[in-house]
Amino acid sequence: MTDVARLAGVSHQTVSRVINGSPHVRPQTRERVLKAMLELGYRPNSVARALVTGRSNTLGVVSFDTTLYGPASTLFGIERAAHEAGYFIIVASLRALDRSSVADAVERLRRHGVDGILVIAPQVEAADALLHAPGDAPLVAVEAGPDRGVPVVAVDQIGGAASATRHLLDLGHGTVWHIAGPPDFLEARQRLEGWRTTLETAGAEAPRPLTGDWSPRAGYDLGRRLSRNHDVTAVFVANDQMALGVLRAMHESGRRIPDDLSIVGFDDIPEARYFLPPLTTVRQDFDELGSRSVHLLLRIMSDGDRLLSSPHVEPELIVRASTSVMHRAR
Amino acid sequence: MTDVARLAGVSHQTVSRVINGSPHVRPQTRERVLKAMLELGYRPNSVARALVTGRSNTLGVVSFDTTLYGPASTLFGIERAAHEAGYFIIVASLRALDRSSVADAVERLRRHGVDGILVIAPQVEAADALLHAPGDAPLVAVEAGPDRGVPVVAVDQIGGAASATRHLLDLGHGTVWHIAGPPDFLEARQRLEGWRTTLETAGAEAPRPLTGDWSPRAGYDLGRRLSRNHDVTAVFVANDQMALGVLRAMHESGRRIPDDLSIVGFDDIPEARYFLPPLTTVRQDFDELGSRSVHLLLRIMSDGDRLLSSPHVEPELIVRASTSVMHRAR
DNA sequence: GCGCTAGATGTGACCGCTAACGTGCCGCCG
DNA sequence: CGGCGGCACGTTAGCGGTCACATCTAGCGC
Repeated sequence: MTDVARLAGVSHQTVSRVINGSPHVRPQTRERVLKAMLELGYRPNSVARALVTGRSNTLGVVSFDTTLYGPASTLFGIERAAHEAGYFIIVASLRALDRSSVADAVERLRRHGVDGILVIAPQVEAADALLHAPGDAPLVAVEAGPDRGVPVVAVDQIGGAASATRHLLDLGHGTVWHIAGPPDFLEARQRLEGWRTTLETAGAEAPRPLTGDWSPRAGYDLGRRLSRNHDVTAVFVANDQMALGVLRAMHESGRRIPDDLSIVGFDDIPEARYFLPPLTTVRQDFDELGSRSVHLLLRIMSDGDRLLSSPHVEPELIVRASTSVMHRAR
Repeated sequence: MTDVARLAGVSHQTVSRVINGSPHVRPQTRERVLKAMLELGYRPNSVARALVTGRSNTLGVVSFDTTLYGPASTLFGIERAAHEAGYFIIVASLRALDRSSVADAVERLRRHGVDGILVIAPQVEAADALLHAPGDAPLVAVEAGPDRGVPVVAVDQIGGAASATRHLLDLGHGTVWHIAGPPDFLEARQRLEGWRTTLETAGAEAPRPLTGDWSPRAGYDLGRRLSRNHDVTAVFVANDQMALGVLRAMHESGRRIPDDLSIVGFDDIPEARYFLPPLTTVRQDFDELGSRSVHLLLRIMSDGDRLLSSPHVEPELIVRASTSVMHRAR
């Protein structure tokens, strides 16, 4: 910067003004400075700037180390929104899920000088850990979080599960079975809850839910179990990958979908539409989720208000060919 | 830091020494400093440290804005490896693909003070852009890159495509059809090349390849076209998502897999194993890819050697139920 | 012609840390 | 017993910017 100033015959401060677009620089001076910068191949050093301003234009994202479709897509959505707002994203992923590793990741990001932090914390424990995180950085929980104390941006899982369940009931099925996700995932719990209360409201009996780990493999194993029970005519599966496993299990058992059995998934992964048969599922708009979280965080950063929150992102039921009216002759 | 020094009754430099684990501090002094740090809730400011040392412990990743399985998984692999090496990852994703936007992303990362840069650049154009990128930061191309001038870590696409094709030939198919990825993807080109040369070597005639855009939808559309041609008994599809579309198209046309038609995909996405039928495919080890790129980058950073390279990561053919010996009575 | 004001530019200080060197002390050796 | 080297610690000077303020110039009204 000093070199540029010297070459342009001005002070370093004027160079700084040019960089920051200050209006108090004569066009002619600005030109000279710009030319000098170009000539010397000068690049402003944002580390130095961050040191003095205290702002780094960087947002930290704590993410559970996973390639699950949801968190991965959310991360991309966040990146996109942050980019548009002129922010960089710096990622700290978690190996373990205990309280201290979440706190540790938050701490590392803070030290690194991020202006705000987004935590993709689908697990209950991770969400709780946020309450004990080092306190003085703006922070938003994405996808799930503790009930209060931390602003949360999330998809309405209960509503999504309810619409899936209701869809199946509306098709004439007496009741709906459920393959849930792992109970340490808040989303899994909420989908379970949405399913259960919908059944109860409709006066239908809720069968005992089965529990998987989100993987197609789990869906397959549990699907085989369900396939032996010919009372089962409708299944709401907590995510598309497990639903794929169920599809496969049913196919192997000779149970036709949707003729013998209707299935609904959750997520609407890109493949879902091409499953055999195409899967009815609940779409989550992860892009919107990421975008809202970033904007909420930015608002908190500028307002200083720690307790803002954002309305739920509404999921959408996508009806395809894996569900149909119940017409087994029984 | 000054406060800590004062409270501990030492100079700020001694505090610095404690932080950096210098051996030239008496245990007793160290204790006092540590206690003072704790008491004041002191956190070292890594921005200030980065400013003076010129190293930020941060690696930049330029990534094409996509949720394609490959790039996304690679990103996670990179994050994991970087984390283990004590580095943070900062992501700059690309919207457009022209030369200048790649250069721009690299530039932005440099300004931000990253110590080195990884570019996930599967597209030919992006790869070429690297040659014109601002030159003085250690940089590694991941997944694909220009032939030379930039160190590259990649999977052996040609070898993978060859083993897929050979597998089909070995099963007795006279020739193998190919659904390729978009030609601006280097991987797509290489898989095409591996397929073609394998056929040529075997003396089989190469049918005209079809071209899709990686999506299940494209696979479906092209699959329908192929389904009308009853000469087709074996298809090598350039990725699993398109293969899924093909599977579906064949199913609709009543062509049984693998009895009438064998299909091989590429990637081994988690779902592939649960397709109907389970998909024979070529697995890429993205974790290994990410890890190797990070280590290569770190080596370049410490050695100063710009032209190191890394051997190909070898893909692995996973044989499942979508391929079988040709046994059409024709 | 003079004083005043606003705009353009320059001058330190400082952000929080580390590198390089300086200083006092002790123990060891010849 | 003097000198020398190593250890523990302190002092000073930046890293590359921005902020707050001082200074200088030109334009304006009277």
